[in-house]
Amino acid sequence: MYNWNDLRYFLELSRQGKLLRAAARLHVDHTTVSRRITALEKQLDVRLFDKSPYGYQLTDAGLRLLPLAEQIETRSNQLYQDIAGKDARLGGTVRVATPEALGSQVIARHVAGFRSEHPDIEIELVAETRRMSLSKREADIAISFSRPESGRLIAWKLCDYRLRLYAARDYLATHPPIHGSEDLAGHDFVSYVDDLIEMPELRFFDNTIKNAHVVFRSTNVSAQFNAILDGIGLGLVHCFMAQDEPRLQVVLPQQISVERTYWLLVHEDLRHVARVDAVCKFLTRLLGHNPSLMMGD
Amino acid sequence: MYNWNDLRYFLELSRQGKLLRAAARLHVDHTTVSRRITALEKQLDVRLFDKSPYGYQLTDAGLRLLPLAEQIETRSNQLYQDIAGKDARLGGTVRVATPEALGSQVIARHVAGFRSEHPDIEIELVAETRRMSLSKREADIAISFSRPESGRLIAWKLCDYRLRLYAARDYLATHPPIHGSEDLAGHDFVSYVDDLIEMPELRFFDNTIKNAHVVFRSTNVSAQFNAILDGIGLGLVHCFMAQDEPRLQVVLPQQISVERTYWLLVHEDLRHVARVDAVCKFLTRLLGHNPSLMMGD
DNA sequence: AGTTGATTGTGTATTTTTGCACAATGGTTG
DNA sequence: CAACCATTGTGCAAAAATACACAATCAACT
Repeated sequence: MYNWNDLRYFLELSRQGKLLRAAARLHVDHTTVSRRITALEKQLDVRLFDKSPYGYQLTDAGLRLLPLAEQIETRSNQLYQDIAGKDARLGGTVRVATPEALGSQVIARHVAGFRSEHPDIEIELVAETRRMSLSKREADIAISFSRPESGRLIAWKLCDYRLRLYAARDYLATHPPIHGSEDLAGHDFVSYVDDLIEMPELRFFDNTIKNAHVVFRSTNVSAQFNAILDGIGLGLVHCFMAQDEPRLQVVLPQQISVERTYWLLVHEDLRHVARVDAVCKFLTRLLGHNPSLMMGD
Repeated sequence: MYNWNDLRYFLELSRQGKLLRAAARLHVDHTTVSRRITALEKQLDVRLFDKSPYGYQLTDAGLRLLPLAEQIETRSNQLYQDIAGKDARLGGTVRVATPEALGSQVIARHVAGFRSEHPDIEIELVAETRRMSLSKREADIAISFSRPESGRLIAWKLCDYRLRLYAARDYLATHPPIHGSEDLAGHDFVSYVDDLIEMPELRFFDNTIKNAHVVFRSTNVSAQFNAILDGIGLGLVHCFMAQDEPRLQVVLPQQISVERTYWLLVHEDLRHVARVDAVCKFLTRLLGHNPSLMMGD
């Protein structure tokens, strides 16, 4: 009979793809991971991984094993919480991965309120362009532009939000007036760095404003925002960032509007961990009850 | 974090109640079981067993842990079957526990037909008075007088069956005639050994025939049957044993009739093991499609 | 093409786990 | 009540699993 504990090495290696990464997360030596996997394969009498130069890749048998091992993991986590009364992730921290603008401009401004309610919970906010993986356990909670592909994730809609075209009042005062979309051709724009965008959802600029004359690009939303404030040109900006800034003015609100949706994603194993649940509720309340902030007035 | 494999020691010890028994089934030393349980308790930070002189008894925490660990075990067994293509119980044997009469007189006479269909499956028939425990894995399949109390068992009704009062023609010819229940008082009877009957379901003799004059008792149904055949007296006998025996004759068929039901019980983990499934189907077919045999003509 | 950095694999020392022999306990039976 | 049986617990040697140091490999970049 095989060793049940070896399934943990299997799960971690299937997620990390590399012996060293898996070993680091399991706090063991990489040779141990290698040997446990070998032992498991021998006991089950199947090859679970293809060892290519790119790392360990699940075989067909490994793919069949994965959901079964995950179910065992889910039960085990539940068991550990219920019996030992301990939460699976150590410490009192909850890692939340969000799109950069939302995290840095909205959530970061409300964590103080949350902390006063839950002084024992520490929030790690990962507000980056690169997508965090919940199934690889890089984050506990994620806010995403779309529902999850698959996996053992629970997801619900947080809110709709809107981007509009904004410019500094100074810029508008010193440039030709804009009465319709056709007037945009002669203006300067701020946008993303195309190459660096991992998420196709962010590429709406090109779809919204054709053949724009872009004079400044950045991966960083705050940098774009400050550049627009500085009067370098027009830019598509989240309403929740721009509408309370008196130095900015909306341009062509009737014609130009990008509406999107934020989704909250949480791993099903963590759904009922009190700490994670508290953060989920906080985020749902914060973003779900503020349509004027998210959609603009 | 605790060691998943320790759950196996926990499960086996909870079933066997004794370190030595659990160790024997796990093919390890009893000290290993003891140490693994201690380690598990330390990691989960709860006591799982009370160590009384009578053995290891589950605590409240242990009782809470049990169903969770069992779910993990179920998944693990499924995993082992699906991935390794191996059945949980080694070899090609299926152990069937049945009431003595049914096993020795009916099933034993039809195993040859089953074997010709499934030459690779070996049936171990445990036809004894003492009840086998499926949850302790003493048998793979059981036929019982009642639905299971609880546990991870799947059960369905196999058939109704009947017992009638029989006597040897020789006996009836040499003793006073029996025209009604009141005539039974002067006759001799064959019955069970009261003290040794574990199963209250078998105690129907006393309920059916009051104040019978019992002259021979045995725990063994065949012994009873042969004693009746030998003309020692009257006895309650399963119709499936007696009705094809020309030397026996039914007594008071209108007045005396005990009807009961056989249930098939199988552990849910084994339900979908091909080998076990084949035996379940065989038993269901054999006993379900023979009402004339089981109930008498 | 050479260098760097990350990865996997191999041999060996160390640590941990396990099995065995034996002691201790506690209930049962003649 | 003593002898017996089954059980649990303890110390120590054997076995197994693990970490460590180092070699080999391969992709990426200068």
